[in-house]
Amino acid sequence: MRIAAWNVNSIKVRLPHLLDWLVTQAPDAVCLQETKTEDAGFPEQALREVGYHTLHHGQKTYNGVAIVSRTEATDVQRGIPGYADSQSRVLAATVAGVRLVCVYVPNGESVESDKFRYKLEWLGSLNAWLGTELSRYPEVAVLGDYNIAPDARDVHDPAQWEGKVLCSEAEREAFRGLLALGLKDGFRLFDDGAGTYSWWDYRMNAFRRNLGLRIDHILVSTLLAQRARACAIDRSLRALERPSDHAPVYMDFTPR
DNA sequence: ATGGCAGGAAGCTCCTGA
Repeated sequence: MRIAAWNVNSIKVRLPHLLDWLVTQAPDAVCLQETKTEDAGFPEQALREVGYHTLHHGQKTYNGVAIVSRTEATDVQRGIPGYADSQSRVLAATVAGVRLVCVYVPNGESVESDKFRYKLEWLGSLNAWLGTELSRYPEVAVLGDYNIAPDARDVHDPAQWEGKVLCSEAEREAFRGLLALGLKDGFRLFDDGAGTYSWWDYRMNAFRRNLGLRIDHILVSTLLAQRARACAIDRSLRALERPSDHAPVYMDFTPR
């Protein structure tokens, strides 16, 4: 089984890349972030034609999350229960016995901003809800754009980024709070090195110079971690024409 | 201190992203 998370930065623009990737990589499920469209504009038909079911929780212009899966998803949840949020950032569903929680964590803008306070409050609500999800489902994967680089290994220039949004201590503490629920950082199950990133700024030739951050993650419950076989980031999509600024992170599991 | 790149919506520019 293969699952993946990818911030597409507009599903309309990135649809050709997504379709190619689905055909060549044949993942069982992909969680998308920043679809930037209302549900009516989501390319459900094109995805069906390559063999995938879709779930979408979208909105106009900003945010928007989707789950694209080989088999039909069940027990669908849009948003964090009990947390009133006008922004479409969470979509959860069960696919092939695994509880998938697709997340698009707020960016935060800067540590002094109201958006940063919203980010931390949002992460607190996510943490509380994931506690109940983990008690309900043995195999859980929380995957998406976390907008947090967990530690210095995940940052091309830790000194330059120190204390800044995406790298601040408050955000990293919130990330460790998710791990404290019993979730494991899938990538770190297989690689403890520095310099592997999932996002590169469009500007300053950042991708070619590998000036990136690892901010897209797949967190897995203890039981699901026992089946984990690999976790990697597919940089090839970032090198295409008109790329998303994020690359997909994917994870493979042995069958039950 | 600022812009640099990209997408969307709208409009000949601005907001947001990370």
